[in-house]
Amino acid sequence: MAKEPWLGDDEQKAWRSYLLMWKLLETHVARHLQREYGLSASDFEILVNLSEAPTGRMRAFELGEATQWEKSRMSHHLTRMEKRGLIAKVACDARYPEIAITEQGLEAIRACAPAHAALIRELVVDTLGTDRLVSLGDAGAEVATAIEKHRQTTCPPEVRGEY
Amino acid sequence: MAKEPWLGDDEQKAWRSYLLMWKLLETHVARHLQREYGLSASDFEILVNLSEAPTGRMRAFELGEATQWEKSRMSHHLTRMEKRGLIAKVACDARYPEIAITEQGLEAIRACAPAHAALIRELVVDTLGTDRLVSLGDAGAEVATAIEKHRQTTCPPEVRGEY
DNA sequence: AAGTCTGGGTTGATGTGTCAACCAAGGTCA
DNA sequence: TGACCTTGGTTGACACATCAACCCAGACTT
Repeated sequence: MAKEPWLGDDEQKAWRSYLLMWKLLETHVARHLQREYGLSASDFEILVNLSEAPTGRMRAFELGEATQWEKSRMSHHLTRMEKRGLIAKVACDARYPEIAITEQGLEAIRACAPAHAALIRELVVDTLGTDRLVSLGDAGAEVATAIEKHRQTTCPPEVRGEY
Repeated sequence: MAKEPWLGDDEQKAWRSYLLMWKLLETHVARHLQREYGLSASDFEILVNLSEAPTGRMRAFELGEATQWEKSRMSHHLTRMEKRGLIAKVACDARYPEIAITEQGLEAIRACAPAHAALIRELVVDTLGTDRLVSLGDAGAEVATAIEKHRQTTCPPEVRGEY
């Protein structure tokens, strides 16, 4: 089967090696979190944001900005998390509910955060060293900008979901 | 709400910027593929592998090695793809079926591959430049090794799924 | 030849993500 | 006041992923 020269050989190789690494990392970390602490990566993301909020509360909307999830995903996931007692929806604004982390939710992140950070540290930070990690972060920012630009030029109508 | 010093400040910032970028990239590319060509990222991955195989056929098992999916995910997804006519399961070995790409499947990747590659090129390759992309690939390989090692030391019993 | 391993593959239940359609409180303007 | 936008949020249907249990052809044992 013919293989088109989509990218240069080195580029292609680098890109694929990178893709593979990321997939490994994602599933490895997610499994760790799930097996040891019963939290999905999504749960973790929400809990981190809430626990870092000064009041421990945020509007679903703010969470959406922070995580870049679409609103329906957010809604579904928050419903599930509420059912599990990790968060609560409190009606204060007489309009839109605020999302509050519960005692149980707090315990959950407190329990897993150190191990999670240690894992990232071991697998990524220590492997790359701070310097390379920082340039990785810079590269990330540049690519993110490129994506943002591309999104605006190629999706002119507001079809872009609201991420 | 207290914030533990999980990672150094620069490290944390770099890591998060990186995470954000990746999320943007993943969803942006997936949406592009889906909207314009009706293929999910998973479909694409399978089709790429099959189309690059000399015979256009692979065992599900080989696909599993290439993609690092678990076998059940593979099975489910192949069933769905077969239903859509992108691939076919052919029983040749009188034991385990081979997965063959169909004419329709071939057309599908041929149709989307150039645009997909161009998108990656624009967003990543051109943004970073070949040099940085290559070092990204190297970094990826190192991290992948670290993950592999970690998996073996921390999951001694064969609970590791078979990825 | 019967008994049991082993490992590739399937299945079903359940959790998660996406799309599109809908709902409702507030704002805008007649 | 009433017809209309927005806009944050929900819902339902469906695609996808994960886990655990199962199936079964061949290899290994005796």
